[in-house]
Amino acid sequence: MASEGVDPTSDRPVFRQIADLLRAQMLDGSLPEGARLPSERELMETYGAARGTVRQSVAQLKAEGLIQMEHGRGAFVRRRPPVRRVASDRFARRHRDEGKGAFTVETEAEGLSTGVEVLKVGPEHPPPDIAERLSQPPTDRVLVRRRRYLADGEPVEIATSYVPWDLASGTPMTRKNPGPGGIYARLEETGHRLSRFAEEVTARMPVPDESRSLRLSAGVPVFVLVRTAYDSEGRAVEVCDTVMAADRFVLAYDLPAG
Amino acid sequence: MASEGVDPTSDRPVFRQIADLLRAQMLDGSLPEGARLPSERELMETYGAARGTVRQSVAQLKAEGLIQMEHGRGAFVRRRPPVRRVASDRFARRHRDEGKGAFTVETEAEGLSTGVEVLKVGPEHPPPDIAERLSQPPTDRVLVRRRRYLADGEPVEIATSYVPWDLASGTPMTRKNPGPGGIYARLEETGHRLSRFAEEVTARMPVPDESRSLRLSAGVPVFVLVRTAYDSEGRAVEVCDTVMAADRFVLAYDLPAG
DNA sequence: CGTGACTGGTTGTCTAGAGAAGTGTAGGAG
DNA sequence: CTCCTACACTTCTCTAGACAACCAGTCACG
Repeated sequence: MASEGVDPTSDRPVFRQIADLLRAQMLDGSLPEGARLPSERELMETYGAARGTVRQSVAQLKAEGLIQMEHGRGAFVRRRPPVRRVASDRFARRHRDEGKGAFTVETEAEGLSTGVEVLKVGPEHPPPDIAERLSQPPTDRVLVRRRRYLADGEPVEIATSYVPWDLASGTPMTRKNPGPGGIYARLEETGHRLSRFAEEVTARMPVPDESRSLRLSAGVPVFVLVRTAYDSEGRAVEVCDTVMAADRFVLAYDLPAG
Repeated sequence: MASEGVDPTSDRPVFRQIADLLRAQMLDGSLPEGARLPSERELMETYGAARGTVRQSVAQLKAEGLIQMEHGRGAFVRRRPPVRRVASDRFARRHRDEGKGAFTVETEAEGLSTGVEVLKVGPEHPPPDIAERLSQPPTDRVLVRRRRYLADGEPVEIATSYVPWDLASGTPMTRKNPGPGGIYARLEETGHRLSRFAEEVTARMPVPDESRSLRLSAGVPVFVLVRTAYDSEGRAVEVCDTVMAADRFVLAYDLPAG
């Protein structure tokens, strides 16, 4: 009577069966976005399982990013946050000419308030992979600019820029606020006209550090974008490493068919 | 004596402290890639915790994608599979002219054997988001081509193509093997010269179905690429939805600075 | 020599229970 | 009325133990 739809003798473990049933309810709409799941006590009674078992079920759904748990309140079907579309033309020169950085352009296009926290600005020795992208030995220093961007007060990405020290030293890039148009505008002013960007996209689960800093809920991966900027002479003049909450972004690219 | 580095009175839960210690050992090299973690019994003795607690610790690391568990053998630091680089020029016409599809081009460039399983080819009603991208009502049918690609015998991506039925019907596209150069070559033969592709990238945790089909280990997210192909008259002639194991790919894009 | 049974070690599943900690509400004190 | 306490409810953490399933190596028997 109690075990409604679960078969303890089945090959499939009970906790998976319960998770399957709950997942199905989310898909068919009987558990819509934002709805509270039955409490652990209720699940125990419904399916005739011990508390540890039903907890394993909801932990499974949590790891899949389907639900969010709130201590003392319950487990809720996760709401999809509004997705921010990141277009591949976000570094177009026309935006810089208006005195705006790429992030500000994207965010304001959606009518959101923007914020930037500068976490660190200063010389450092670059990680080996960055040094390689800049075609310089890792013993040469770079200017590191690490910052966290906010949209509507919520942290959405953490970006770290690396600029060869010989290009950065003595310029406004070494200041907290590099001035209108960001460091790309400063690089162009010093004669390095930007010609193209190479962007590499990967995705993985966040380390606890990133999870905290981006206020990620469980089961949400991060995008890692590593973008290298080249000037018109083919020299790599900047590498930017960006970690973004993957549930908040769609990356859009335009590819020629040529 | 037993509890080596864990403080039961601390604010931070014991299982997190144990996970932190193990994670640190992976970073500092004392637990290199492929190494076996201490068994649950050993962890219980080392840290003076119950089995449920140490299991929670390793479950945490599993969800972060750091370890892999093997029933009856132990838990192992996950090896990073070789990453396959996916360049943005993979749809260049010169490849099609050589009679090769995009996947074959990428894969053979790395000296791997390729394989394709065609899971389904036939007319269907498209999902609403696909219909919108094709600028057609969802009541109009499309040709659906669903297939799974293998590299070196391992499944690496699942791709589903949608082509408006009026473009596909009566052509080799409706056959299992659409011929040299794939369906893009067939589309161009029927007068739809491809001009550009719009690619949208998202990332999320896999549903159990995808997890099985791509043989994903726990804690590995998937990329979802939705690519729309436009002909020279600006009509969307195909949408391709690709799900890829995120630990096996780097997506590379080239952006002009103009 | 080979094969199959045994055995010790591993993770997987499930149970039962305890106390802690966060949340929200109802009701009483002021 | 406002504030504050008590209570019921939730999830979180941890414990102790049982049996199942799986793996690899050992050893005896045919």
